[in-house]
Amino acid sequence: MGLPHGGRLMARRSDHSREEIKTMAIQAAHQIVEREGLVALTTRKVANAIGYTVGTLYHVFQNQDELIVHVNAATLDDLYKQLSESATHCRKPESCVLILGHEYVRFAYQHRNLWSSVFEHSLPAGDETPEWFRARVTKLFGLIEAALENITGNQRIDTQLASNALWSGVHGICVLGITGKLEHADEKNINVLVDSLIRNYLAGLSAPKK
Amino acid sequence: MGLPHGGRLMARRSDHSREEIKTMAIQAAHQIVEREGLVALTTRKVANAIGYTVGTLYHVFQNQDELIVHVNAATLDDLYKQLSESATHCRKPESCVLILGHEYVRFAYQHRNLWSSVFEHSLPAGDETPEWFRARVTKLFGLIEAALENITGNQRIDTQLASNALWSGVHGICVLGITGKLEHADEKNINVLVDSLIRNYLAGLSAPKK
DNA sequence: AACACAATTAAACATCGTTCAATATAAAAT
DNA sequence: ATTTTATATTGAACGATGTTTAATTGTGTT
Repeated sequence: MGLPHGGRLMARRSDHSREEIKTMAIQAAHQIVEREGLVALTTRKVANAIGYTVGTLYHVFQNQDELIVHVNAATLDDLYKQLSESATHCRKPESCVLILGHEYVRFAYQHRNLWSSVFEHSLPAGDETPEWFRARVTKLFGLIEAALENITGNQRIDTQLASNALWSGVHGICVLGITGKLEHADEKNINVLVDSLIRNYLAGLSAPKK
Repeated sequence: MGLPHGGRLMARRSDHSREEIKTMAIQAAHQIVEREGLVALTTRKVANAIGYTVGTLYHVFQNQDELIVHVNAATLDDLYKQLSESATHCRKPESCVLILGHEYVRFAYQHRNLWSSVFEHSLPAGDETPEWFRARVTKLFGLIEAALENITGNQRIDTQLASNALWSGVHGICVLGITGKLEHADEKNINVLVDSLIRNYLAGLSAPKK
């Protein structure tokens, strides 16, 4: 089966280290998901792309799920990079959060397959999401927290609670938008919804309580 | 050629009509998803549960996706029923929305597998979500719209926009909570987030614009 | 040069969604 | 009644999937 690649006879033992193979597999899987979506990701396709057979994949990963989690973690890294760079040129907290929101929508629509993969995939019952993955999520929420910390309300607010609520909300809009559960869900209209959510939520935070 | 049309049934085996088989299959699939999750749903399992073979399923449904969409539609019907009954004993708009939010969380946690199925599943690229399915989603958003219509702000608000934004937000909190992407995501903490989102968003809507 | 050990493969397994020729059976025609 | 017609249903097959495993192949060590 495993066709030789690049004129090589066979992949020999010391061609690549364990770590190299791991990296290659993740990158190959990343490309496949990006181009064809998570449903199109198969172990054989990944193995073929890096010039090995499935057995080698299972020698490096426990199973397909572990590979997917790594792909998704890489996507979260890309997302963090794009978001953190976007919010450097803003002054008012509201502007920062709005920029972050729009940039999040932009990423979701631009890398639809990769972004969807992060939330489509879930580990089999019993397996817990590894902490290094959740750390990435926390780091992302941290961006919002940072932007919210300078909010000038007339009372202290719990920034972690607020960033969780607000950002989950923005995420929810993207989810329903991209999966076609909302009507007229193009990027422009989605941004209108995100705007509404952020503006009013922040206004509510700053408003005097009843 | 004596082409029969009208009320004539042609059930060969006369055990069940086409429609009966359809209903039986949907109910069986519903049970499987409820108990074991969408990943555990197989055509053979469904066929076996209703005493037929897979071939018959494909004689009644175009493919597995079509069956799943029907299961999910039934779930949306259940959800609508639970939500619409819950919001009958409230006066102030905010109370109604809060009740709807909490009830939504309750349904998601109580029927985790069914609820997840609605959003995990997506049709293959090219297939569009049938309009009778989207109608169910619209109907659900209608519940929020109705509750928002009595909001007393100092300026008119676009209730459809607001209900889309707010409810997508509540949904997003549930998604991240149930899929374990948030820390300490038990039902109680999720409700705190939902509370924060709804209260502040509504406060923002009613607040005077700067 | 021979050995031991890890990496890698090829093949197999069970299961999946889906298709299709063959069969069974009810209704219509004779 | 008997034959004809049409279709509901089956059962087996197909290709693809994730995963496992016995057998090899290559490398480092003695």
